[in-house]
Amino acid sequence: MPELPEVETLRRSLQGIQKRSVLGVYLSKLAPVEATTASALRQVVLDATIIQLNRWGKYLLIDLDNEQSLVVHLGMSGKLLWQQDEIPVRPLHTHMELNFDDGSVLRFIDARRFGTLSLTNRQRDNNPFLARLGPDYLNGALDEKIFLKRCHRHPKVNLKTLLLNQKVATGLGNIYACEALYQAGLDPCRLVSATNDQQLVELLIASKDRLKVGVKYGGTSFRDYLNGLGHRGKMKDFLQVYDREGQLTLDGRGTVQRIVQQQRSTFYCPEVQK
DNA sequence: GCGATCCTGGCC
DNA sequence: GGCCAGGATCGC
Repeated sequence: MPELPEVETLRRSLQGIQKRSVLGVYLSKLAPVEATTASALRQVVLDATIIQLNRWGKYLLIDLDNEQSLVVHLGMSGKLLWQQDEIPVRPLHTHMELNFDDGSVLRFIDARRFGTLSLTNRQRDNNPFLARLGPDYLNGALDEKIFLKRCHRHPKVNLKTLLLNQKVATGLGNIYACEALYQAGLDPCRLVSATNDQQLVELLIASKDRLKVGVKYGGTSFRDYLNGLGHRGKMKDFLQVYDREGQLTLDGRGTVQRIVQQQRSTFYCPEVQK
């Protein structure tokens, strides 16, 4: 579910857990702990103090005062909710709960369990998920030259598939990939090899722009997404094509069609995207 | 590179 | 009952 803007909004909404110490850790029997064991994860997190929150692509990194970080990926349906007035009933599908020294609780809730919980060291070089990520779209590390070089490694894929490949660059998901392609005026089915460098740079610029606007509006809430304080994002009202099959684009330039690529819906406007 | 697969829930 | 969902991996 959550793409870069949603995870960045989540990160910002959880600033209040900084300096809090973890007095209790609950992990459900089905907690999606990966690349380590539940007991090892519990041992690292218990009694640690939160230093700060970081983000890489769609991964949230909760830095601890013991040189380790808890790495949270929300998958399709995951939520992190920081509850300062503790709700007595543990919600269904709560897979992790951190109890802080001020009585507040951070809960990881994920019905589908496509999300993951893992650990990384300070250098961020021993986590298999982070190891697979390309440069983040918004942290300043991705310039035109680097983007072009990485695109040209995949000449035979279409542009939508390219954008969803987190190894090329990380942060775009289904919504913002569709929106970036619309803004760049590029057909999602077009192959990288049939796209010139100027067009690819337009795609990079559009991708960064849409992600920034997504952050500005606190992410997109269709069904599940809530930030750490339980609030919805407002970006849905600014989407041009996503989830608008058969309707006009938001700016009225044409009609939106839905096709399927990689078993995912792609929304685009043939009149605008060539 | 492509298709199947992991899961649960909501909606038609 | 069937289809769909802000994701990503693993076979062939």
